Amino acid sequence: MILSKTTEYALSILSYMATRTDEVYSAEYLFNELKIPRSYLRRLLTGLSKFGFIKSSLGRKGGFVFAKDIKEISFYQIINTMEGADAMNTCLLGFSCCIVDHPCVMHDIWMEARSKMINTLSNTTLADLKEKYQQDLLKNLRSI
Amino acid sequence: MILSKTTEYALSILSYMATRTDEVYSAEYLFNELKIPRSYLRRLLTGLSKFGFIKSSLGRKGGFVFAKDIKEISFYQIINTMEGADAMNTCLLGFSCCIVDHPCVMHDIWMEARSKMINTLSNTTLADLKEKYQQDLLKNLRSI
DNA sequence: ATTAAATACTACAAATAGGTGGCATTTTAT
DNA sequence: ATAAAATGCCACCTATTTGTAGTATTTAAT
Ligand code: SF4
Ligand code: SF4
Repeated sequence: MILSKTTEYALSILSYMATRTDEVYSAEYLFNELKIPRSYLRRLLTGLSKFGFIKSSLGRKGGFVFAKDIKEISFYQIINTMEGADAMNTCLLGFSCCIVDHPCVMHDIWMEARSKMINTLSNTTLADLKEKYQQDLLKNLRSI
Repeated sequence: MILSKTTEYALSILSYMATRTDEVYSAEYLFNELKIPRSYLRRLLTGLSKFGFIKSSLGRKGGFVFAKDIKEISFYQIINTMEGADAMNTCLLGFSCCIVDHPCVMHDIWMEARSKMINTLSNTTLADLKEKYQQDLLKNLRSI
């Protein structure tokens, strides 16, 4: 529901990169496309490299490419990695131990809604995003 | 998924107060029960008054009670009020305008999952919580 | 070789969120 | 009347997140 800006940036970067996986993306290019604050973007990119989503090449003509098949990168993974493990596994109400020593009225309802969302996020990968993007491109071409 | 601590505190306070609506709760009492940092809790309580969820009475024997029927207070309302309007209405990916000028692959899936969650949160009120709490109490008594 | 274009690293600055403490005011009990 | 127990208000402090800037390093083109 509410992701940190950093996580949103990460999703944005990786989603954008996923649309053309053959390309090497420089920080400067991504800055122009995504308008994420320049310096922060650079830090995020090295961060995403360290997390293993992408890898960098140094020097002129250097930049970033995916470090693994984008079929292997789900939205859930990205969010979880960026927000820190278990950010999505805690109680909605933020109670470490439940308020009345047994599940509150929200519990079942919330767990169900949340697990559905987690399923969705787990089952959707950057590859799905790429596919959808390309289909949309085609549709647009046809309608000219 | 990830609510601010402040919102979690608000949920915690109101949920706790909902278990016995006839009582006047002092900040000090709630502090002992909920272990929310004392000074911050006091600020939150006056905040919740301003938002109209509860109302305060001054002086000795003063404290806080609900300002309206708890049937009228949904979890969604609380979260939305505390997080600031529309915190739950923005794109998962945090894009202000979508990355490729048309809905991304996540859109339908995400909107569905989210609207389900919002429905759940909207349809569940503090009154539901109270009811569940009292049923659980009864069950415990019977099993002695 | 030199220069240009890229990332790596790092120390710092700014903004936001979370938390504290003190003093004023109100009400009730004695 | 006075003291005690409560909230209201406010200025400040601390921690975390977000953002900046500069220097060092690597690579490719010339
Ligand atoms: S029972 Fe309620 S408070 Fe406890 S973990 Fe479940 S949703 Fe959270
Ligand atoms: S289309 Fe995708 S990026 Fe746009 S609002 Fe929907 S989920 Fe967000």
